[in-house]
Amino acid sequence: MADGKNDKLVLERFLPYRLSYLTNIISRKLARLYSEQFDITPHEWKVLANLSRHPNISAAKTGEKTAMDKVAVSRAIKGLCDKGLVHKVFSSEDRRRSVLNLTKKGRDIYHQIEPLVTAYEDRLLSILDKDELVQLDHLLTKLTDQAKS
Amino acid sequence: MADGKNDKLVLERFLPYRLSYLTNIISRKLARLYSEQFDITPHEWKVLANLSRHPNISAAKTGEKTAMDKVAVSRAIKGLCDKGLVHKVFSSEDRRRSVLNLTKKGRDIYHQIEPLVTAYEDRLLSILDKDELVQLDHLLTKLTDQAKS
DNA sequence: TTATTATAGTTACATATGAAACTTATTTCA
DNA sequence: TGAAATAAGTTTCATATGTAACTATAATAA
Repeated sequence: MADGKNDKLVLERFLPYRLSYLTNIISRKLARLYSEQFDITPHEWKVLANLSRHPNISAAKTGEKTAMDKVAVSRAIKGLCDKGLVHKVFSSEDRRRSVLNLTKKGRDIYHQIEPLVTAYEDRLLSILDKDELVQLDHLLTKLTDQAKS
Repeated sequence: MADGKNDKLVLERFLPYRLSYLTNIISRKLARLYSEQFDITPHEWKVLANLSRHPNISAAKTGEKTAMDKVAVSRAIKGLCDKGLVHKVFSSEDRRRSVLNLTKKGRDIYHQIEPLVTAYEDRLLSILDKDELVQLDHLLTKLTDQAKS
């Protein structure tokens, strides 16, 4: 190959790095919205939010819904239970399976954090017009499908 | 708010989570292209690729170019030096500053991995048409700017 | 039955990561 | 000059994460 430049990766244009750069910034800022103030980790917040929408589910189902692996879910639930935000019992029909629910305190904290988090998303998306929002949704769907295959 | 559903986060539609889900899949698959075969970590690969394009630079400059923090850069360089892929000296003008370069072995390995990695990106992007590629670039740029602000 | 396999969840271990402290070298400026 | 401040890199420490092993329960099937 005569021109070496053509076979060199340009990191600034490489999709995986552009994506992970963007994702890292967003994840960090998002976590800041609740981590210090409420002493909640990102995994814990994800599980908390999911339990608000889907009460009475098991740890395994929580993992499916949140795309987290079971160890991360287990740890998040332990943290949330220790802080008194989640109540865990084991199902009487199948004593392996947990049944999870927010406590009053968990719901309270969820309702304090949720507006901060959705406001952050709104602010991010506020620079896009309607067409761009549609394009973004479409591109993320397509790329995710392709990445999974 | 009368209807509780409206104030609940829907994780599957939440941009930060969609982005991090996509990014995680891609990062894992990307790393698999070189981690086992060549015993190189993602950070090491990033530094290696950057040094191929920008020889003779310092660790600090490497950090700027790759958006990695200096600890990660330091560790990646140590790993690459230990494996004989990178050569490090300290500048004679400023003896704090390192001067980094790929070794012959480093260049060889770079040239083996680079086509695997760009082929992976090509495959990801192959489902998008020209318009969509332009949209993707545009959206990533806009969102990254907004996320940084 | 009861032996085998599968599932839910936890724990242990090894590695990765980030923040802060540290070391050495350079620059600034009183 | 020579403190004080700054910069480059490294190390330390505490925490996060993922894989694999483990425990307990349930389902399957011989």
